[in-house]
Amino acid sequence: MVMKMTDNSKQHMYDVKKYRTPDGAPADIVMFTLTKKERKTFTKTLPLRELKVMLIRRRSWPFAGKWALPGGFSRDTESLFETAQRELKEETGVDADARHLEYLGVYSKPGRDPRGWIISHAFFALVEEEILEKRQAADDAEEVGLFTIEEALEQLELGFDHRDIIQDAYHRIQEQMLSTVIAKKFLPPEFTLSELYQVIKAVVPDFEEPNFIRKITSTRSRKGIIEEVRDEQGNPLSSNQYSQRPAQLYRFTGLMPRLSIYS
Amino acid sequence: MVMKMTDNSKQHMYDVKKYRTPDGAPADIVMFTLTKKERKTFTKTLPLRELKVMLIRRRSWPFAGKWALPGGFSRDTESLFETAQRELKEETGVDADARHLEYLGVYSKPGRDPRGWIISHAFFALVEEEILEKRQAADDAEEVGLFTIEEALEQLELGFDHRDIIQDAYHRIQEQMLSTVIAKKFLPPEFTLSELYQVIKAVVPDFEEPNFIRKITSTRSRKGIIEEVRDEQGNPLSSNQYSQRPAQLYRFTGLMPRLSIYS
DNA sequence: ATAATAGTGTCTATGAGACAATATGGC
DNA sequence: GCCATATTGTCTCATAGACACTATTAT
Repeated sequence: MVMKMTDNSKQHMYDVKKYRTPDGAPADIVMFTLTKKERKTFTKTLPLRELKVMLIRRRSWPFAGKWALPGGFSRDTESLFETAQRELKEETGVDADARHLEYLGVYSKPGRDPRGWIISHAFFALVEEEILEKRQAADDAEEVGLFTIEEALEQLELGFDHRDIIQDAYHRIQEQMLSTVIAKKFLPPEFTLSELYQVIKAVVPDFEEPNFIRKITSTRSRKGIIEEVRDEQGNPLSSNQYSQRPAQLYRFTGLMPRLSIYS
Repeated sequence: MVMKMTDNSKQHMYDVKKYRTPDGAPADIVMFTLTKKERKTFTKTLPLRELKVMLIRRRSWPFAGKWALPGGFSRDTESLFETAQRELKEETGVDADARHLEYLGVYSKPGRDPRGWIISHAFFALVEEEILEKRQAADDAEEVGLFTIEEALEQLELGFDHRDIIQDAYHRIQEQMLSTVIAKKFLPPEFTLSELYQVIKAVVPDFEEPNFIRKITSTRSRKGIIEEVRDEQGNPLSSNQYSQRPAQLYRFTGLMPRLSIYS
């Protein structure tokens, strides 16, 4: 089939609507947070930390009444990452730059969305607990919930293929927790090693490292990723916020070791 | 706001074409291969191995005459992974299941494709050299090229944002080479440790491990990923295909160590 | 014998892993 | 003085890293 040209530009030969095209490309965001809950004990203790995911109860077709990930459609003036940033800002009121937002993958199984041929792009984000609480309180138009991963995966009725997405996001955040320094995003700039250990365990429950302090402070190959915090005189700084005996404060250095199964 | 329903199905309220929708969602595939080239020496030697990427010279608008990744548009009856599998099969003539095909990411910067709002999904695949050679010889309709990464990134004029995609794919394959057992896909089922080392170095040139044999065979924590090949009597099998002195053959066990920066 | 690669011996310094012991500071 | 958590001591065995040395076999 040859088309007649009405001008010199070859691009007019290209018919963009010859085949069916997708009905939309949304970004859906798995927003993780680490909740802190005080424990009542005789003396100071670390708060309990739990990994939670934020969901919104859908009010309209499809999947009305079911829980689903926050998200929205991409526009032709933005990349999908920008869509996700915009959504994240709309959901939390805070600029996305400040926190971790990472692409997770594409979800495109035919029939996954009853509205049509909709190819969804999943992201995951790490958000401070307080922001989600504020969001939860402020917005009475939408029902917002914070659930543990277990609740979300096993007890809730979720719309679309969002159960798959949450599952994948959970695996990814676990991988990332152990192979990168995203733990940083769950901690204040200066933290104790117990806090770091607790954050890791909250995300990866089966992480066990009895000699954690030893390894991270005295192993040459790993030593580089965190460093002791010191004051101007070079004295080590410590905190007794969560314990009687003050604990040394550390910060991340920015260094990232390269892992390898062969060395 | 409550709307009157004309039938029981709420879905007729939803207008799928209210906003502009994407003009297509193609899958583009970065097909890597490891070429083997005999070296002429006095005695047997390992062939030289080089990582190459397959590109196709475009014949039509846009970017006619420029090199680009093979790919094609997704249909509404398939997931994007299936699109990639189909494309890979069309390009190589071989079923995708046999080899490594992995999602890389989404490329959606506005203006990346002059044909319209086209959101591309990049995959990377590992393909045997012979298949690409066959393809190169058979298809006189299309000009097919195998280039080193350096050539592709620094010398070639590439269409779309395919330079970015190739760059990202290169980083990803390097990561994967060191943190997973994809080396397996570049090797026969049974191989010598020199071959394995050479494959790793071909993909990650700055990988240096002088005591490679030592570490991989006698370190308890790593020992599990490969095992010696033995015959029925339990005698170790070796090969002198590439050397005078026969070398022990190994195979991957299927075991995958979990890497962590904290332990 | 030689070339070219495979694999071992050996030595030292460092790290892992397990526990016991000690330190700190609010109560 | 007690408690809960932080931190160090100590001991053994495994591993890293360097480098010299020996092994194998087609030519």
